[in-house]
This record gives sequence, C-alpha cells and structure tokens, in this order.
Amino acid sequence: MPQPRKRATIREVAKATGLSPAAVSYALRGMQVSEETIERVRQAAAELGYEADPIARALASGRTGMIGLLCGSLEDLWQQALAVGIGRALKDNDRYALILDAAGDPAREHTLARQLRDQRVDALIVQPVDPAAPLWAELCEGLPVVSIGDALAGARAAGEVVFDNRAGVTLALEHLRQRGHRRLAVLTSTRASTPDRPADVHVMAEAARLGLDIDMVTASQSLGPATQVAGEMLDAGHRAFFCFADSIAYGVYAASAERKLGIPFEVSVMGYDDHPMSGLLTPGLTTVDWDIDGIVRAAVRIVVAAADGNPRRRRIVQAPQLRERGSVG
Amino acid sequence: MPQPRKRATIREVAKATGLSPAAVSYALRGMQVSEETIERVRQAAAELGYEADPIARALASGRTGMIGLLCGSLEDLWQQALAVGIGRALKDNDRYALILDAAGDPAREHTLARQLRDQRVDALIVQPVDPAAPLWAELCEGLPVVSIGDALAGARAAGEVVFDNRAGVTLALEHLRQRGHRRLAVLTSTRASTPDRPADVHVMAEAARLGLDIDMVTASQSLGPATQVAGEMLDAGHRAFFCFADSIAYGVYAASAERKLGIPFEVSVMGYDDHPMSGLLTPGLTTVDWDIDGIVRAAVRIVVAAADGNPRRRRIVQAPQLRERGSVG
DNA sequence: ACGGTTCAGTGAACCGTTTCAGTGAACCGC
DNA sequence: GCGGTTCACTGAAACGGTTCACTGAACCGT
Repeated sequence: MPQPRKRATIREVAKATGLSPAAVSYALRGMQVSEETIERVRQAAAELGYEADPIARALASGRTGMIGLLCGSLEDLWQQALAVGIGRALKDNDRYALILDAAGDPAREHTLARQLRDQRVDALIVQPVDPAAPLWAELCEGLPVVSIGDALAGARAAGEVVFDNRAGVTLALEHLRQRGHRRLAVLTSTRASTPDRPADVHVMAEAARLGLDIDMVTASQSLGPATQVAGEMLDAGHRAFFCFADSIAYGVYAASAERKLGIPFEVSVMGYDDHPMSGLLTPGLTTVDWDIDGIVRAAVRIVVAAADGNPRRRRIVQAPQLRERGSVG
Repeated sequence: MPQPRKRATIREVAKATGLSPAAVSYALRGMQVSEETIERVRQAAAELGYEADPIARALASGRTGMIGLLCGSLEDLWQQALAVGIGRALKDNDRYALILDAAGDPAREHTLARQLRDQRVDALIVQPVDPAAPLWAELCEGLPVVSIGDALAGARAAGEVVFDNRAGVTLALEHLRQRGHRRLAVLTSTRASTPDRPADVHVMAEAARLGLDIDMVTASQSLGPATQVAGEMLDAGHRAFFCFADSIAYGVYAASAERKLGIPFEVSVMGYDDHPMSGLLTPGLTTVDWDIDGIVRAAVRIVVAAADGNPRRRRIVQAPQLRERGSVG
C-alpha cells in the first residue's frame, strides 16, 4: 500500500546535515558525537519531521523499548485491573506495554508468548496459565521474563512475584470452617487450568486437613458463565462457596439473586483477589487480598531493570490478607 | 544481546530445498509456485523450525497482520470490557490486537496513535478522546481507522460505530426529571475531555430544554477518585446524579455508603454504559445501555474487512436503551 | 514450426535502521 | 616531536524478509 506522504528517512537527515547516516543515528541517541553536531542533527530532524522507524530499528538492533504483558485470562476483572495498572506504571517509566490475553488457554499462551518474543519485546511479564510448560525455559534464555502468580518451573526467570497460594487457600478455608461450614462448593478458575493445577492441589490438601467436604468445579471468570456454574451448584444444594477469583464470586451473587437466596444468611461466599468492586456489593464480598498495587510496583520495577540489562534476579513472595466484609454467614 | 540458539532464516530454508529465497517466500504464502514445491518447502521449514520473522516481514512488506486498539481510558470498566471483547473477537478472526491506553489524555492519544501507525498495524480501532484532533485526518490517509463512540471530525474514517449520545443523554435526563429531580450533579468522564466536549454540550442543551439545574464536574473513571468527587458533590448538598460512565456511578455508591446515605431513597444515581457489574449492585444501577456485544461485532467486522483491503465505508449509529434497575428514587 | 502465453522460479534491489571496524586529526605527556 | 589515546565521524555490512523485473521452458493453436 503506498503511503501518501512518504516519511523522512535517516538518509535524508544525513544529506541535510552533510553527515553520514551512521553519525545521525548516533547523534539522535546521544552517543559518540559532539554536542554541537547533536544539536544540528536535532534541528534538521525536527524540520524534516523525521522520527526513527521503530520497525527498522527493531530489526537492526533487536530491541524495541516495549515490554510484553501476557495475561492469563482477561475476563477476570482483577486481571484487567492488574493489566491496566501495569500499563500505567510502565508508562511512568517511559516504556509501553503490549498487552495480550491467553484467555485461559495454555496453547494460546504458548503461541502468544513466542509471538511477543518475535516482536522483540525487551522483557516479558507473564501471569502463567501453565507455569510448568517447557516453553518458559526456552523463552527465559535470551529474554528476561518476570512471572506473576506462580513461579515458572525449571526456568531461569528474571524475577518472580509469587502469590503464596497455600497461605491464601488456608486463610479462606479456615475462615469458612470457623463460620461452621463443612461442605463447600469450590469454583476454581481457568487461571489454574493445567493438569496438575498447583492451586487446586492446595485446596484439596487443606480441605482434607480441615476435614472439609468439597465439590470442585472449574468456572470461567466472566459473569455469564460463572453465574451459570454457580446456579448449578446452588441447585445441587450447595450453600457455601469458595471462589478462586472475585469475578467468579460475582457469579454466585447473581445466581443467588436469581433464586431469591440471600447472602450471607442463606448462602455464603468467599472470593479470592479483592477487586475494588467487591467492596461495593451488598453485602461486601469477603475475600483474600493480594495487594494489587504492591504487585504492580514490584513486577514493574523488576521488569524495567531487567529490560535495561540489569540482572538482579528477584523473587518476591506476596502474602495474602483476609478481607472480611460480610458475605460469609 | 546474543540469542542463544539462532533462528533459522529464509536463506537456510532456501539452501535446504535448493530454491531461491524468493521462491521460499512465495511458497510459504502460497503464491506463484507449484503445489509440489510448496509441500517441499513446508517440510523443510518444519524440519528447520523456521518461522518468518514478523519484524523483518513488517519492514519489507509494510504489513503485520495486527490491528491496533487505542482506548480512551482503560480505567473505565466498560471500556475494559470493550477492549477484552474486541481482543477476543479479533482472535476469532485470526488477527490480534495491540491494545494501548490513552488514559484520557489527548496528548498521549496523539503519541500512541502515531506509534501504532509506525508499528505498521493493518488497521486501527480508536475510541477517541479528542475526536476533533487534526491528527485523525492525517492518520486516515494511509491507514484504515474505525472509530467507536464519536465520529472523527474531518477525517475519512474507514468506519464508524457512533453512539447517539444526544439520545442517550435525553433518555437519562428525562428519566431523572420524570422522577422529580430538578437539580442534578453531572459527573462527566475524561472520555470527553476535549475543550468542546460534544457530549457535555448535549447535556447542557438538554438540561436547559428540560428546565433542569445542573452542576457539572469532571471525574475520573477509577473508583477512588470517582468516590472522592462524588463525595464532594454529596457534601455540597447534591442528591441526584447523572454519571457519564457506570464506573463513575460506582463512586457515587461508595461515597453514599461512606456517608450512610441510602440509594435510592436519599440519593439517586444514573449511570451510562451498562457494565455487567451494574446489575449486581444493590440496588441495581439504572443506566443507559449501549449493547456492547453489538458494538464489538460491528467494529470488528468493519475493521477486519478494512484490514483485508475491503473499502466499504460504513457508519453505524448505536441507539441507546434505558436500563431501569432502581437506583433512581 | 512459429510467435505468443503461461508457469515456475531466479537475482538483485529494497525496507530503514544499527553497529562494527576503521580513519584521519587533534591532543596527551614526556 | 614522537608513540599512544581519544575524539568525531565514515563506509559498508548486517538484520531477515518481500517484491519487481526477468528468464527459460513448456504449451498453445494454427
């Protein structure tokens, strides 16, 4: 397709200043040239409306200045908030994010992760759907990867902001047990949709330890499907829910309302994440809070350092906090 | 940075098959070559693990297969939902989206829009913060642009999914008036933060027509700041709100709760958008529904056609619908 | 058997940068 | 005033594809 007005190239700037393209390239990045020449080049570039072509730059240099963000499942409101937060924080670091959505699908995660690498992102933040995939080891050599949520198995990640899901699950289940619930419906998320499902394993182990009788089923984090699944569990007689994402818990609210069942007197619900909307519901959703701002800050700090070539390999473990609001009777 | 295992290039595939690089390039895209050769090239490519480098491809051909999505303000839950929806719909069309967030800032919108063009996106979907910016005219020649929300002034857009904001505003204000409210606090969004603010103009005109006394102020769509602004208006004695985004209305809920003011008996709220969460609140948020699925479908259909080189220039006007749920007393 | 079309494939230019190796010239201490 | 650095800059080769203009062979009807 013919661009109507052709853009100025570096060669034209070179011609205009009587320098070589190489000198212009250096000047615009402030390397190896005299202050005076830099100024001259800047001026000429401004006059010609020249701006370096990011694609050509990426091809030649192998870097883009962008940071890839691969989300596990953007249906989830909490993950949406995380993505937006990371995007904003990166912007404050004069970087920008390429946001992609794996939609809870390991195969798609695989494809998109490679795609981001091929796009020459300087670093990658990933909230892995399948943290055990061999893919990560391959990616980690040659690209700094920061994982959020679960640690990447067998891969040298540049950083990790790990959720202590074991503690989070314990917190949630103990709370439910303390309130007298012995039989639970557990709605897990696509966030942990891999065969081994580390989070699910914790749930089963903890449930066993606490003597709880659980009925586990996977639910999507979008409201419609979550409501559907929650409804089925209600109809099956369940009255106490542990949802592995606040977004899923919202489905329990919706399904309960449809059936004229009141929360917390007839139905009890626990969430996981603490999305801002959870505090607005009536009653507020009791949930496990992961301090989203802290996660954003930590991940961005690590990833920006890594993208700049700073090798500090950090592992941050995020501690959960019970946020009691009244949805558990 | 040295890539540990170098990727195979097209020249290696050429060598392996005894063909020229050009022939391989054609073969992999199924042009001008015999079936037999195509098969041979495919096989060799698979064996070598060859995959075309998207950056080099973009530089040479000027296309990437990606579609840019420039959101007005991703703080807004509704716009988040829109972005996710568009991302998923594009995926179903074997395309993928590059999502960027203008954060309600026209200057940033300007920068990011050019950045997307420079990234060689095949087409652009934009939810303009400043639909009157001269930028759009410049972008539209050489790149198919589809706008959502407002039409782009003075630009030959490839398509438009326009919200009939005049009708939406009328619907909202008439509803409030009918319920007996004469004095309103209007919380507009950064979505319309340009000097002329077409949406704001509608509000003032309609308010004048209906004899309403309005007090208009801009609020951010994130919960914290929105709550802050709503609180100030409550403290100033306002008891009836028209919010130009459901996300802002959530702030009214929060601020009212803080002050122990009940909705709808002591405070009335109208939203604008209809985000799924609005139906979950108690009481449900009365709002103006824009049929987000329809918008997604329309925008994606147009943009995919445009990216494929199909020139049909469509303008779709979205009609609003009152979704009455009980937040207006 | 002949000019004219197709067909399958080639060679080289090109896309717009970056970067490596090198080149004078100026400058350094002694 | 001489070897050695540093400085400011240049030329050309990447980077990894696509595409334009051709070419030789096969095939066509007559």
